[in-house]
Amino acid sequence: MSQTVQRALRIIEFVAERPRSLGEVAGHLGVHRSTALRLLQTLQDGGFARTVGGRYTVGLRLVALAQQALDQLDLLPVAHPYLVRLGDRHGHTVHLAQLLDDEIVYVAKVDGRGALRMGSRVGRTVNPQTSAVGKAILAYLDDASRERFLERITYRAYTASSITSPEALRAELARIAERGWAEDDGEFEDFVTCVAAPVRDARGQVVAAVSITALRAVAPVERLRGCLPDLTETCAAISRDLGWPGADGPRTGSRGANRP
Amino acid sequence: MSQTVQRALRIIEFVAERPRSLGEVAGHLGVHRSTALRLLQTLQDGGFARTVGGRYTVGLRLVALAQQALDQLDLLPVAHPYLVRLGDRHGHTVHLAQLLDDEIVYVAKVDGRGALRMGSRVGRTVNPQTSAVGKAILAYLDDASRERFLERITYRAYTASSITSPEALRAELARIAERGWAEDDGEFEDFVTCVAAPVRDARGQVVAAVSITALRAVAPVERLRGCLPDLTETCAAISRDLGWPGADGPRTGSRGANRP
DNA sequence: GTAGGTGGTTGCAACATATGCACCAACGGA
DNA sequence: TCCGTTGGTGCATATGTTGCAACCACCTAC
Repeated sequence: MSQTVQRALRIIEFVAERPRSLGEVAGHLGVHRSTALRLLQTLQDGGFARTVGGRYTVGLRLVALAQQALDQLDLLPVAHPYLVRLGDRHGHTVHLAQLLDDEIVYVAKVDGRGALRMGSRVGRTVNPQTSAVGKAILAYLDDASRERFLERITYRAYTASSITSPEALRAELARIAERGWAEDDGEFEDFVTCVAAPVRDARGQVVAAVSITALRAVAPVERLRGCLPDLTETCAAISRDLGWPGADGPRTGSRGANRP
Repeated sequence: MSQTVQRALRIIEFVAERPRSLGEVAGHLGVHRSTALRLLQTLQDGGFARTVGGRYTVGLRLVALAQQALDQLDLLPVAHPYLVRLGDRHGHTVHLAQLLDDEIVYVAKVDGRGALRMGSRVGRTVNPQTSAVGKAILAYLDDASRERFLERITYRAYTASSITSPEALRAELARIAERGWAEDDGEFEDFVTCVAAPVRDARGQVVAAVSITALRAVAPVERLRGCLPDLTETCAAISRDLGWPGADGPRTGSRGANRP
């Protein structure tokens, strides 16, 4: 493990919060200003940091590399046109989350027509306790994988609607698997509602989920449920593009077929 | 300058191209496998690298930090709702490029309805010789700044439509400043057409540009010119949101007012 | 106009860390 | 079963990183 590289990465994290002075960076790392300066100079040289008005912030090369990394995900080019059209038809924010390694991560977001932008961010992990996409993926995991996720959940009562015990979440995941879609009815932020459906790969494994999200004031969850036929059909189409034979094809998934 | 940090950043660049084995990374850097491994372990620990099928690729923490960095640009939250609506009205890909430091960089992209995705990438620099957004910004720079850009241009003939001399580019920039909009009529890739207009800050300085891009087969440049009233009005609205008093307000820009 | 404080920066010697070596484990092909 | 390749680790040491002292620029107060 390299201490010097760790320091450099901590600098990137620190300046990503907001632009920082050299002294702030040195203080944050607990090193001499000259040490911080040399690390920052190296990050600048590589495009990972830049200065704006005498303060250090994240460099644009990092941004370009992030886009390059996202472009490498096989799912994204397949799914993206569907997301854009789905968002266009409904006017709400659309998310794609993917199961990567042992995490569920937002990998795409298509903003809705409203001026307000959702706080979700590409690259960030999903909250599997509350988010519709998280639950839509968990519902179809094999038992061992799902239990690993359930173990890591805090079951915090973010809002009055939050699911606050493993038993209750297991029951909800069983319902989701049965009906083929998930929802977040203000479980994390009580003014946000969301519905989601799973995306399958060629082997029928659920590897991602797509959601439609809105402010409750704009679209209560009952109204978002009206999008479900379109949403589940869109997810089926993405799945077919990934090689999935369809709900009546060879069964490899552990749970019931995807039907609204 | 830190050699160790430089190596770590080179690793990130290298694995962003495509997933790489430990041996490939060691070979690329010219170091022992154990050195490469420790650097990779540190990057993984920080979320900047991860392994997929025994190969190293970019980590998702980098992706999240990149989004965080983009979210910090003052312009983006202001402009983004306009871009989404503009794209929605015209159905074509919309880009926002911003003048940052001494570069013009794509900072947002809203995909059009077609299945094909443009090769442009958020975080990458703009080609100021050929791109409509690049020319839309250059046209309004002060003479010294503009000449610095012009000096760095290669004037390569990418297509038959490319501008291939500084004189010809200066003349085109003067026309752009006169009429208030720019276009790319297949100057970089002959099957892509584009129109762009500038965005001003509170002092009337041009700091960004918005473009509408399409495949020539879908929308020849004559058809895209039909979007110009809407595009220039959108850019004026973004500019007013940034504090610009408007074309009839106090004049601080070096060239004529923005009107189609 | 000058002094003092602050922040950015550099040269250099000390030393703490990064490094390569030797070795091990796992895997796949012959 | 054997051999080659690749991923990975412990450790001694070579070297690159580090903090110190000093410098410079800028800003503010007197």
